[in-house]
Amino acid sequence: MQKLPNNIRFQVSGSFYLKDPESSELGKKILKHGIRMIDELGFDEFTFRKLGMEIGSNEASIYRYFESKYKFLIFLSSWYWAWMEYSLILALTNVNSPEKRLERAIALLAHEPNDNLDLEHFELEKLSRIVNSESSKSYLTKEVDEANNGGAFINYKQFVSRVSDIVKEINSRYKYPNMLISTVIEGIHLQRFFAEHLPRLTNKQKDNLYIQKFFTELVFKTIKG
Amino acid sequence: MQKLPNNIRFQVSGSFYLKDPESSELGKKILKHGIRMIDELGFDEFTFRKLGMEIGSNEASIYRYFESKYKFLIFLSSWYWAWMEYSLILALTNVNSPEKRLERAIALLAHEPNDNLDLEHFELEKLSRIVNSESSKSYLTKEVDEANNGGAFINYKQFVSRVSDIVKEINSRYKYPNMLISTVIEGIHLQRFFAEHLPRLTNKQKDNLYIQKFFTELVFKTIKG
DNA sequence: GCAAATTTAATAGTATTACTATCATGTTTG
DNA sequence: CAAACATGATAGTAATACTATTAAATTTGC
Repeated sequence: MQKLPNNIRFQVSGSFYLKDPESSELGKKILKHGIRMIDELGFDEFTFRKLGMEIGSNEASIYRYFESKYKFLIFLSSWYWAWMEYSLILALTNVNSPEKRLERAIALLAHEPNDNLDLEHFELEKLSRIVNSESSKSYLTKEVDEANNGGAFINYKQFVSRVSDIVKEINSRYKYPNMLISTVIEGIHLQRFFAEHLPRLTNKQKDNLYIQKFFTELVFKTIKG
Repeated sequence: MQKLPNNIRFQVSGSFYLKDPESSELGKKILKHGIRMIDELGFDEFTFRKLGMEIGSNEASIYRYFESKYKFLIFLSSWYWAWMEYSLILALTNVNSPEKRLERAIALLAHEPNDNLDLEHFELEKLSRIVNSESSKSYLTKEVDEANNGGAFINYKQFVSRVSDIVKEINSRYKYPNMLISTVIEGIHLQRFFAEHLPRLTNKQKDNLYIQKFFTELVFKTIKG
């Protein structure tokens, strides 16, 4: 297990909590078990009441940390994208060729993280599954605009923008870098989901890097002159 | 207004209704006003009770047509994809070159239908907005597999498969036709949504065909040798 | 043209959800 | 050691996603 340098804290956008959950034991339990339970039950079946029961606390106490379960989900995805941005920066350090950088960025997105990093209450593997399959619920509501104004998608946008910049470096005349990258990110999530549940919509290969290969090829062919 | 030949009925997969809503006045009202209300309120805020009030009927009566509001949504999306398949067949009639066929298929997907077709209780413009922004809720639940076994996605899969076949015609060695097309379909929906709510994730152009152009270019570059 | 069958409406009820409010107890801290 | 704060326990509200029951209206089959 690698340890994170413990002075690192992500700049998570907005304030989607009432009280910083990392500031107390109860808060940390909410994060850890909340992530696990959303992963197991799905977001719809997940409730603060059930979470309270599981951590030997109660509903009302959890509401002191998060105003609603939607804000909890937004908080988790923002944290995830802040983490991904950090990982991206690490993955690209000392890589000079923009092609290689773009390749690595796509690889980072396409890989499910394995939990060999000690992040305590944030279990990355589960969290990434949640963001994969549940987080579009945080923007597919009529309240997107409100959430967006509150900063819900800043970390996500920052990530997209960072990768789009690499695209521009490779081909400054390409007109749709943001669209390409947001399509790739959501496409990766969707293809993973399809692979598991609706395989006829995919072209699964033995080689389990096929999603990464598919999108890498797509991106490079698309942006080449 | 064009009239549909009135002997046409789509083969809608599965049986996501208890009683055929096209067989009665009440059923037709449920379809028409249900579509409108989901479009206006969003699926989460939409309830059978509200629908009942609006059409001067009541909750219990609606439950005789649809077991739940999720099945109602699945029914609507299946109908939509059956309709899209029909439209696709029309759009491709007498077009011989596979390149032109693929181009037209993408154009069909990228265009919001204008309601100049007399489909009575199915208002296409609203329905397409629903499928665009709400229908992933029909697969982003833990019950996907069950829904899938019940045939929920047959019409969608058929559509994907039809378009993938064109890709194969153009380049039979291309390994990921289904992935490419399912990525494009969901990508179009997402980019439309982003254009409206999170424009920084897109590259909106004055020209309002930019989504179509972006995906057309992406597809053709990707599948070319 | 009328009885039987079916469809709908009206009402009520259940379990659960997503919260809010209140109050008492325990813990931290200045 | 008191004041401030965090938690727990309990209760309550309005709404949701249904189900059950009964009665009225409409359709249909003969």
